[in-house]
Amino acid sequence: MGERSDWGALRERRMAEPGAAEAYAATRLAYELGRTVRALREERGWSQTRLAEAAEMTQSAVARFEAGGTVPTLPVLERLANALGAELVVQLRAPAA
Amino acid sequence: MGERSDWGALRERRMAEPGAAEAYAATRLAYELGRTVRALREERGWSQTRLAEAAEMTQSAVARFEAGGTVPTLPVLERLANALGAELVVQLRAPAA
DNA sequence: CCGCTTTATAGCATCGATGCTATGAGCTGG
DNA sequence: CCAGCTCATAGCATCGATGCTATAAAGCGG
Repeated sequence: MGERSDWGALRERRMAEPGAAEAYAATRLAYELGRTVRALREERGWSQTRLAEAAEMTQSAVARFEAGGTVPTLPVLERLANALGAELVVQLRAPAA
Repeated sequence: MGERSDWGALRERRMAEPGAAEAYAATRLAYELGRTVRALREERGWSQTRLAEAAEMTQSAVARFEAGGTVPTLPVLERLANALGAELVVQLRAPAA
């Protein structure tokens, strides 16, 4: 718990920096998308190699994506979504008036 | 109408090519996102210069984005969404069982 | 007509994702 | 024990988005 609050304090300091909040959000998004793709893949009982074939990329690219270490591009997300029979939703949602 | 069906036929042929469907979808998404950002900006009575300031980019980058000629990256979308007080939603939606 | 604002476009350097190949670790079944 | 599979990581070249500056066209108010 001590580490947790230390990290929280550090993160808040970093977030106060210009652009940090967006950078963090993009990294978190990458991580979540990676997890979602892995979950959908495993639901189908597919290996990374199998998904790579369907999405026209290599197994190592799938592994890298699922690890969430990089922020993916939209075309790659489209290919993965199509391969998994899912739909990629990207939208700017204005706040309710 | 004649041109329309010609274009439709050509598009279907192009779509049959591997990767074309995804590339088209990403390009269409870029175009729609550009339009959405312009609409949100104009709702606020903002100029491109004003939005650029809020999103920490230059006016020409905003113009280029709104034109939809390039597929934007997620960090840029995050910055624009935050600047406009909107929320960026990105998700892989699995088909209903 | 002029100054200002707004928008669009061009050109160029940079950077990070992507594509690829290779490789290693771990696990499993034979 | 070994082959095969799966997954993760590394390294490198390529490519396209991004950042930036500059510039031009259009419109508007004075």
